[in-house]
Amino acid sequence: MFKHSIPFPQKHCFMLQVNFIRQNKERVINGLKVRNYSEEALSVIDKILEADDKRKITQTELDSNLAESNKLSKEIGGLFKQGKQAEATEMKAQVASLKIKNKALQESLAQIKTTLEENLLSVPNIPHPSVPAGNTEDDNEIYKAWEHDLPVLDDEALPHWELASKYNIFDLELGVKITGAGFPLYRNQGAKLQRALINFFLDEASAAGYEEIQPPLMVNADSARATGQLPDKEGQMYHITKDELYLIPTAEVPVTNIFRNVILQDNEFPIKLTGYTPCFRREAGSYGAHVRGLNRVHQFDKVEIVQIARPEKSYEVLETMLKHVGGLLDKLELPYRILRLCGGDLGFTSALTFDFEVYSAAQKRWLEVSSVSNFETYQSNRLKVRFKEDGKMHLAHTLNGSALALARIVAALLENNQTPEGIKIPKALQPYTKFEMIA
RNA sequence: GGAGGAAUGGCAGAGCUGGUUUAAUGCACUGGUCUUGAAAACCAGCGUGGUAGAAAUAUCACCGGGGGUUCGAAUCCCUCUUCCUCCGCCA
Repeated sequence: MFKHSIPFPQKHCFMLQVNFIRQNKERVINGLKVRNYSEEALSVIDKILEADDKRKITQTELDSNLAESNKLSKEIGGLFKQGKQAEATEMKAQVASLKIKNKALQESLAQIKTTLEENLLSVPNIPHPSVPAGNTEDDNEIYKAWEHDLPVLDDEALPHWELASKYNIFDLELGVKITGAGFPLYRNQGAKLQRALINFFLDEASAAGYEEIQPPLMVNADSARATGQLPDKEGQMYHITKDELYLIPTAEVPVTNIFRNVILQDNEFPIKLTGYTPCFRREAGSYGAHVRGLNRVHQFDKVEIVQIARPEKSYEVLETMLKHVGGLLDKLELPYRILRLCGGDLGFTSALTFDFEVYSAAQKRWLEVSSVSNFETYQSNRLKVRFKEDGKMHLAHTLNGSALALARIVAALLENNQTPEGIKIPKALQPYTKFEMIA
């Protein structure tokens, strides 16, 4: 199988980004400060610029040497044809000495590039100007609050994990037996509810013009790096070392990688894709009451929407994605709010992220069910998703969002809709579940 | 899993007895001439990235990936990956 790991990104892959850093140094540094970078950590920027300077100098010297030896080699060929053996032999010696120099130059160039790439991979995306400063989720800004009353349940109301056993709709103990903690097993009406939600979300995405994709559930390291999961989230993914593959933490990874190394034609925009996949996350270090039940699991189902857009359109696109996700929650009749993530909570690859949280009435908590982000050119620089305009190459913008993540939606639906007679299914979902009540 | 064959620019396809090839040629594409318009024909252009330069331009790297032989590699050698054919196994 795949024992190799092609060095990624490919040769010279980062140059655009270095140039960006060079031309926008202040902006980059300010951006990293929004992400709470210390002065010491900021030194990576200077390291990058220094390494790039060295790279240019070395490259120039190597190129001129190579030009020289190419020229001499051609002349040697000519001399051989004319039968001038002695002169040819003499020139060979010249080329040989150049070659020794070139070898050294090539080695140091390779080393410089490796350092440069490592440093570049460690730099996250620059936050959008609207991203608020802050360290934790408490500093996120409420972008759109829930404007109605929150549902209030009576005192006998049960959290979803107790509803699970009451109605026999999912079973965490069985998951533990079969696999381990965090792998729920859905059954009966619970399993049907899962299937109904997936189909509902996919149909809604199709109706909104997204092409449906069913991608692989494992990806290679190149793909994981291109969308930014590696090296940043190495420990969060399940890694199959024998075959050097990773279980996907989100459909974003395989779906966005469809466009790795693709040059788009103008008429291909906008690209809108959707896909349902299970998502696998190790969630190392998360234990305790707040991760009870379906609140945080290692395997959950999610329908993802992905768009690739022209740069000047990408924030418009982001808005339409927010509307799409909001529309889904409206149809499911769930109370929700939208947060604009602060610098400290913003994902490594994202420029701007909005989180959707639904209110889970029995737990009396907000649960994150969707994250909608614009990555601007951060992913496309790694992916090499480009388009040509006026004879020049430009990086496209990539965006994605959950529409939606199931486990927590299920938690909120079960809790909020519980009645003495059973759990009511929202109208929009009834054609999919083919039942109106879990009882 | 075993045996054989293959991998060249958007596509097709030459080169593969190592040296004016800066990768032929065709198709597609773009611009132009012609035409009332279109087609055809003709002319020209037509990969990605790096470096130097204000630019014109020059130069370097890339013929699946990596390494090697050589003054010189698409061409020879090693290795990995993928695809095709055949055998085996299999939902």
